[in-house]
Amino acid sequence: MVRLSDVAARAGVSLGSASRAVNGHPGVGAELRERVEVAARELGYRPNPLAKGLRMRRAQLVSLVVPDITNPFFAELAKELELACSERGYQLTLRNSMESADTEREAVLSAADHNPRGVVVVPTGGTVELPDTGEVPLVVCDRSVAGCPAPAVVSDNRLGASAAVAYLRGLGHERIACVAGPAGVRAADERLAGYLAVMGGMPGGGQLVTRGPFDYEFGMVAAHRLFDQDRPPTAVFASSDQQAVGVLHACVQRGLRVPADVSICGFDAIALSALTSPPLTTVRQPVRQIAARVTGLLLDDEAVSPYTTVSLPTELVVRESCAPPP
Amino acid sequence: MVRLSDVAARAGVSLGSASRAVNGHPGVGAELRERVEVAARELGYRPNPLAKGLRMRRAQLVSLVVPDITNPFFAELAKELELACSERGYQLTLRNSMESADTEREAVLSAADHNPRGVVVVPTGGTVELPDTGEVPLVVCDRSVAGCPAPAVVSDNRLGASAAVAYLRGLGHERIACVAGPAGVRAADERLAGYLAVMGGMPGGGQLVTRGPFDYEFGMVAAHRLFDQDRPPTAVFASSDQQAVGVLHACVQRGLRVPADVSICGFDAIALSALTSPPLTTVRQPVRQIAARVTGLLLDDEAVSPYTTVSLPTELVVRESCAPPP
DNA sequence: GTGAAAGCGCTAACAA
DNA sequence: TTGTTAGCGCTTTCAC
Repeated sequence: MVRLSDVAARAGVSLGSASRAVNGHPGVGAELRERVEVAARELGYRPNPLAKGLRMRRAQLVSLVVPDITNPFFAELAKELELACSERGYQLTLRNSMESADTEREAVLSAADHNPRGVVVVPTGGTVELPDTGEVPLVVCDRSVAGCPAPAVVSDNRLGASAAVAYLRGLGHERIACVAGPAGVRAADERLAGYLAVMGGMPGGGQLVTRGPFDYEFGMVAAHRLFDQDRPPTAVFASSDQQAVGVLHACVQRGLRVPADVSICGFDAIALSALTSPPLTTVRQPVRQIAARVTGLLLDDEAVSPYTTVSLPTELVVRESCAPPP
Repeated sequence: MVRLSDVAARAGVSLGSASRAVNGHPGVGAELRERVEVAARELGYRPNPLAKGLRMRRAQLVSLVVPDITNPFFAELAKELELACSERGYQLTLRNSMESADTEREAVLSAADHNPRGVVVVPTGGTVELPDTGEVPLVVCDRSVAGCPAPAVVSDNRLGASAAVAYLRGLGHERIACVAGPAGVRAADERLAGYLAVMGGMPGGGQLVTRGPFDYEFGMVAAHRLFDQDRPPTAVFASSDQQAVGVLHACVQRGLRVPADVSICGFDAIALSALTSPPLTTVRQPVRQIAARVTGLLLDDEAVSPYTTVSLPTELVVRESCAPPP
């Protein structure tokens, strides 16, 4: 292993000058800088991030805490975030909270111990408060937490949901059901609000709205419940693609054709949504922009006042799962 | 921030003793240990991993480099690995090589700069050699690399494939096609070998074997090619679940019923495989065991000689996508 | 513009 | 068993 002092010795300069040179500090003689750069290259010098981090009280790290990396949407987020970080020379650390607020707390805290440049957390449903990380900045992502001072970067869930439901109405649907996410999860509440805004309140006396987990299972259960009613819906807006896939399967089980008998719309635009038959109409979350915004906040020191929520626009992805009502 | 010296001062002992006490070293007086523990608790002491890592020349980190975390199988692997690491107080860092051997190289090297306890890499298809990481141990995972000294932990791909194909034969199928993975990727070669072993060589004069990427697209393309033949197969064994889903969709497009007309079997047992209609029969990779083995190698210093490949047993998951031939 | 020296928080060798 | 001390590799004052 070659240390900066080796580089300095070879270039015939002091350690301090070598440090200033390799880090591109201003006020370094051109000739000295050149000599140091050559020496560093010849020796194959690689800076030691641990030493640097210790000295600067800040590591070349960004930490991500998600409920479950196995969830395709979080995987997508992790990928974009990792990309944005490594472009700038930062490593991403990953932790799963497994939807447990306690695990999340512990994860955030131990991530902060490493003095990362920031910790990004996608809160669990049960998160009421994020721990104090002292000097380490916290950014909440995807789902915001009420009363949390950390800035949040999220999709415009409300508008996205409205756009989807408006599209369904434009197709001629009137009985549009909503398979909503769990109460308490901000993103779920907002998507439901977007749905309600377009429907003008609870349609069918609230019979058309069900709430539960964002997963496949619940989508299936909810769909069966919905279709068992006297006046079943002709379209279903689901708050996640996973739920939408569940709804789709429930339809297959009941012999309902999609989109001839029932239209289905999801949310997230995960890869899977294009691979179902028929492919799902869905609302794309601007994952790359979210990642860009987060790294902007953390690595470029973009100023944001506490309690700020940055809301990014979604995009309706129209595919074959929707058609006019029968 | 409270340093170990603060704890030492409060406990009225020297810094060295405090260090030994909090780290549970032998040869520390019970009373002293107690005093230090109390002081640490009262002060809310949290060790600084950066300082520790610098001094010990080894950080509390494990690095993972995968082709793409968005691939459900790698997400699963990352999750299990992260779980196993955090249980022992290690952080997991994540990097995507995007199936580029160059990016992978750079990723492994910069991961190694942080002096992690080890770097785990799932090689890209184009990887011919892994970079030298000096003191930092390397473990290859899921796909092994020929001629690479780093120990590998993989599934028994060959046996898994054989079991699946044997199951298909047991059902009565004779024309069983194979949608294989890309040549050069060890796991793909092995699964193909497993298929060939049961089929007793190339069936149909090799007309029933196609090779290509592990993805959905190729599964679809390959299936169409297969079914366009004079004597189409009655069953398809795909080397990945993503390919199998593609095959399934091709069948839907052609009006072939699964499993009445065609049986399909995948590989990996990703969550999606249970969510298709019909659900896919597939071969489960022992992801948790793989993760356990890897952490064993890295964190528990389990001895392995170079060029060793640890092969773990798979499990056939029988679901509705297979039935006797028409 | 450059060099010398201190010190980030910790562990481990050595002394007592 | 405990204390003292050096030093991990780096950045950053402070002199010059």
